[in-house]
Amino acid sequence: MKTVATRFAPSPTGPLHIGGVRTALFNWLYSKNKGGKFYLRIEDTDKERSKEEFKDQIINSLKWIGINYEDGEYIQSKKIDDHIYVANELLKKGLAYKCYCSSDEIEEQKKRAKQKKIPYIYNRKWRDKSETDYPKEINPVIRFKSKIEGKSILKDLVQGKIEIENNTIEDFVILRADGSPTYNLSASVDDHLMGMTHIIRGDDHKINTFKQIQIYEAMNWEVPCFAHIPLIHTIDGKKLSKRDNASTLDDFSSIGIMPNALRNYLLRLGWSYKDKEIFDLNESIKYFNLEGIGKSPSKLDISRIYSMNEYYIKNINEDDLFKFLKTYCETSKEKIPDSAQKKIKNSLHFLKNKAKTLEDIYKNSQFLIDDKFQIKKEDKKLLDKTAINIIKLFIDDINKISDFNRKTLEPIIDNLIKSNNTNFKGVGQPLRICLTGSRFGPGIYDILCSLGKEEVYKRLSQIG
RNA sequence: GGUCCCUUCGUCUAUCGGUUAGGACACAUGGUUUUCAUCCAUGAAAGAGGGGUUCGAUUCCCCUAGGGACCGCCA
Repeated sequence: MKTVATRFAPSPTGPLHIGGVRTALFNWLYSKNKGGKFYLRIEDTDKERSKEEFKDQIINSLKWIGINYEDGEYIQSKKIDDHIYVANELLKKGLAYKCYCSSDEIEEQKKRAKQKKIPYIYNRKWRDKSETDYPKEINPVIRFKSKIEGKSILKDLVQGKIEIENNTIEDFVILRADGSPTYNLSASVDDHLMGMTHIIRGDDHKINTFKQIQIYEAMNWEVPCFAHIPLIHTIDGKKLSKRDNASTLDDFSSIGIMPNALRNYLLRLGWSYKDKEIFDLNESIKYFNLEGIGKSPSKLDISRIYSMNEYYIKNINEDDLFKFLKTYCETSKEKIPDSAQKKIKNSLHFLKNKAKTLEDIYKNSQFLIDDKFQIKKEDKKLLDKTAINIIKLFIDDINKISDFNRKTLEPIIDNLIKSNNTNFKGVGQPLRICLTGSRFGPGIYDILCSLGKEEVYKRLSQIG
């Protein structure tokens, strides 16, 4: 058995969206599961639309979510000579031919087909012409001689058998009038040269596969296995596209979604293994297979992304969580000051219980960093005379204790509740407001203990 | 319009001819609680429709309907 080799081959003509990332993930997981290799190929042969920034964005996205690839990026535009060479080989073998139709002529035919409501297919006008007929003044395109008769069968690893009449596949262009190769040529040549064994891609490529297989066969190359995965749809059931609002990984990371959570979500979108929902990295490699991929498109559901993220926040170890938080703050908020790092890390055990996202942790941890908060008007109203009095009594009480922890604080607060004839809220609410600037947030004891005696004293003394 | 593909709770899905059709998210209700949450319990919620095959179909086949993808000298 050959070593499994897969690739992800995006074109840098727009930002990579979450659907593309899932395709990359499936390829990566498949190769890892088989002990194989995974490559990244940048398909940048469209010079006009390819942008360096998109290439960088693709690379960074894969890096962020933890998909690594062999040997750096394979840049397709650097291999154009190989593609042209193959085109000429096909020409020599008589398996491709020069077509002298002008673009206008082709456009005209398409238009007419549309008017008559009949399917357009190139009429193979130059397929069997001899060289003596060639006009001198036009640069020809090279077309592949597609099979005209019979059927082709694709044994797709996800979709099963797909049958198609050969005459529905036209003589497609492999070399443009300017001599540059087109997608179907470049992709097959590269996949062959890179030794790809399995091509896993969106099912929008199904028809291309029938074209590409013909190129393989014409060149006597071994045909790889194909697996066409259903596309991800938007909530209104349309294919995720580079234009209109298709979410990128940046969109998710900037609201505090963690890469491992998104990876898990993406894995389970259109793939399943029994009833299992949570897959850590090793498990996802261990269990991933092509059989588990469903045949129907699936819709992106943001609430599941949140809940997956929440699960990871609550269940990964706090060292890792803190690393994610640190990175998140640096890239999307502001760097956590050195002086606050330890405090926040030590507070994660309660901060994480209130968080769905890293942003939630960030927000709820602000009181640890910043004591110059503004108390909201409606909160200030709650700080009436009795409340202020309770706070003063509390200050006196904590000055009497040397150890400052839950055990020593509980009796103090209990006493205050009794002596002021109030309930926990009557004491807790004013304290929380004065210490954090908000009615909402962590538990009172968590706030007190994480700030420490001195800071609590300092903040409370300013009130009144 | 042509070709190809798809169809189980709102969403992601389990089931590989026999199940009270299961789980997760979301939702609703109740409980715990120290605000906001968490957590726990409970509930509502699905086989597109019609034919076959079969002792028995969500599962296999056909038709219909609905949805999607592709139909570039883009990738």
